Amino acid sequence: MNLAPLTQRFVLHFGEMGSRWGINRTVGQIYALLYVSPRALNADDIGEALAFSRSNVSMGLKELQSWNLVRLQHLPGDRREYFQAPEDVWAIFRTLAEERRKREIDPTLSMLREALMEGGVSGDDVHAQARMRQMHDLIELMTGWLQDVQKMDSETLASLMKMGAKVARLLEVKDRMAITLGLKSSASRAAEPVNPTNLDKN
Amino acid sequence: MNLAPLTQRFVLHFGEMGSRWGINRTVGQIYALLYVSPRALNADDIGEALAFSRSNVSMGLKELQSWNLVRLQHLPGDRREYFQAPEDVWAIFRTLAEERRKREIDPTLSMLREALMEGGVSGDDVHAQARMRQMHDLIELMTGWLQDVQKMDSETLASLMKMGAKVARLLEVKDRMAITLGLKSSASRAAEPVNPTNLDKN
DNA sequence: CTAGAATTTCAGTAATTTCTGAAACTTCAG
DNA sequence: CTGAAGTTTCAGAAATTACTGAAATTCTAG
Repeated sequence: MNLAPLTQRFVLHFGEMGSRWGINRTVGQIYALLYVSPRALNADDIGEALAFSRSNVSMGLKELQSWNLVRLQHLPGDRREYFQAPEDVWAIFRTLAEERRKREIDPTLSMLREALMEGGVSGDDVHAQARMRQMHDLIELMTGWLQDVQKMDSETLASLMKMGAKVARLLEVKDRMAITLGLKSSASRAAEPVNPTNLDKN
Repeated sequence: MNLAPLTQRFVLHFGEMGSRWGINRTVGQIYALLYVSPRALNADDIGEALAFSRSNVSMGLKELQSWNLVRLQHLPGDRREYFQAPEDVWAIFRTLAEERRKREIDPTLSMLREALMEGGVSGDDVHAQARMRQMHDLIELMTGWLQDVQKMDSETLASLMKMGAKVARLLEVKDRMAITLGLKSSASRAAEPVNPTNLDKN
């Protein structure tokens, strides 16, 4: 491995973290390398840079493709395939969130849905089913929200995140307006009266 | 393993999913069992219910304790320790998010911070460092937001999630008010004028 | 204190996952 | 077509992780 110092640290770190993220060292290092690389790389470039066997690189790239985390490119006059990570970090995180949901949450949601359909439940399963409903409802709420949020453009999302807990105050304002205008209230309780001119404090 | 049918399906599913969630089968099954159990269980109960060795149960419980995912209980006149999952699913997810952040994100954030401090960078590292800054800024924004949001009570959080993408409209309203009142605008652009009386449509 | 119940540790084994080199397959220029 | 470059597959080796039973340790009622 003969990489620029910062790049090397970054690549090794991603290799180490891989196990905590549910990917293996190879895949982690390959992605880290592609992410910081100023140009698309082919499988041999990657294998040489990281000292992996050619077949290991192939499997790693296949894995990354199944995650939709790499773009495939062809250079004119070169038959080899070139890989690169998307430019936009937000796009990368969106993809990551989407794929993790598919792999780590959706199967559980299906299982829970089936379990909740089950009738004629008895004994300890009565309580168990109630617990499953709690989990099901929470997961459904979260994944629904996630899908909504993923449709928003990065700018808007960034604004919302910068607001952090302050969005809760907007929610209260919304309730006040709805009440003032005689509209139906949202599910939230307007905890304390809010001075609209104060929204930007903190 | 002699469990009620629904419970058994739930437990086995959590065992299978464990690998995708970065925990092992044992830990997944133990937690599933505790989650649906109507009462606290001791290590022998668990070992018997899931057909695991006593020591395996001990290790699994230790792991769960390190995640703050189980509560310890003592029954009067019984020296054994009894374990249970928290009642509140929201609390469980909060803990989960917190712990995953600590394990899966914070180390990377530190590494990135250090890499960005590095001066006199040259060659391919110039681009690499710029890429690391992009990643760092996004992660910092997300973790900051997450910590903010984790402080909110479950009710408020649920309301916000139910609104989904509609919070973006509140953001626009906020901008309009800020403009109307001559206050400084938020980072968001007010995309299109919004009729406040329309907030509850959809 | 002490006896024995409860729990944890740990070394060895089992199971799983990762990685490699060789062979098979695919693609395309000539 | 042909053959060589490029890529993938796959069986087995290497490395890692999970699990067990036995021994050690901790805890507490008496």
